Amino acid sequence: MLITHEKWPRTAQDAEAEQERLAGSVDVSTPLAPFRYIAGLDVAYAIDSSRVAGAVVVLDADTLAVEDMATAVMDVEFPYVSGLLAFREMPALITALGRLSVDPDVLVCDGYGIAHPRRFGLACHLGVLAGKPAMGVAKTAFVGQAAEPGIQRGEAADLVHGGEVVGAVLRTQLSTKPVFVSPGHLITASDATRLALRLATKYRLPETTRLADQLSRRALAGA
DNA sequence: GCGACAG
DNA sequence: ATCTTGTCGC
Repeated sequence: MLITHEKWPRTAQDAEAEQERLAGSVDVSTPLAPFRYIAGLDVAYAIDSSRVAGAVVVLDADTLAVEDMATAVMDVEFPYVSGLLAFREMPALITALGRLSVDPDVLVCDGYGIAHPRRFGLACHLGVLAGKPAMGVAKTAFVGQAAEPGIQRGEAADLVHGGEVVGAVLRTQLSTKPVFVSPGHLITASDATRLALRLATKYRLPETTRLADQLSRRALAGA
C-alpha cells in the first residue's frame, strides 16, 4: 500500500493549516462496506523520543488471524503537540504501510478520528491520504463529552463535541475502563463502534492495536 | 486569566 | 509515549 506525503509541515502553524485544508475531504457518512483485511497501527518511542517505530499488522476480518505485518524505525522530526499527533507518527506509519504485501481494507488507528479540535485526528489523516476507511480507538479522553456507559461489554455513550456526535465511549469488557472510538474516514461512528467491539475479543483494546503495539515495541528494541 | 491537552 | 514485576482485586 503506497501513500505519498510530500510537503510535510515542519511547524505547528503549517500543520494546523494542513489539517483545516484536508478536513474538508473527510467522509464519515458512508457505511463501511464488507471487507476482508483489517489493519492495526501503532507506534513506540525510544525513551528519549529520538526515534520512533511504526508498526502495522493485517488481520483476516473474519478469523482475526494475522495475515501480514510490517514496521519502520526512523528519527522523530515533529514534536508532540496535542492535536498534531499525526505529524509526529504518520511518517513511520506510512513507511510501514508501504512495506506490506497484503493490502488492508480498513485502518484501525491508536488515537482519534473526527473527535478532534479541528475534526481531523490521526485516523482522518491516514484515511484521507490512503483513500480508505479508517477509524481511531483511543485509551484516554481528548475532546468531547459523554455519559458514563453501563458496565456491560458493548454498552456505549455518544461522544459529543461542538454539538455533534463525533464518536462513542465504549465499554469493550465487563467492568473495564471504556475506550474512545471515533470514525476517521469512509466509515460512520456507529460502524466504527461496532467494529471496535468486535475486535476487542478478549481484552480492553482491539486485537489490532494490541498486536500493533507489541510489534512496534519489538521493532524498536531490535533496531 | 487558569487549566486541559490523543501518543 | 516512556521508566516497570509481582500482586491485590473483581
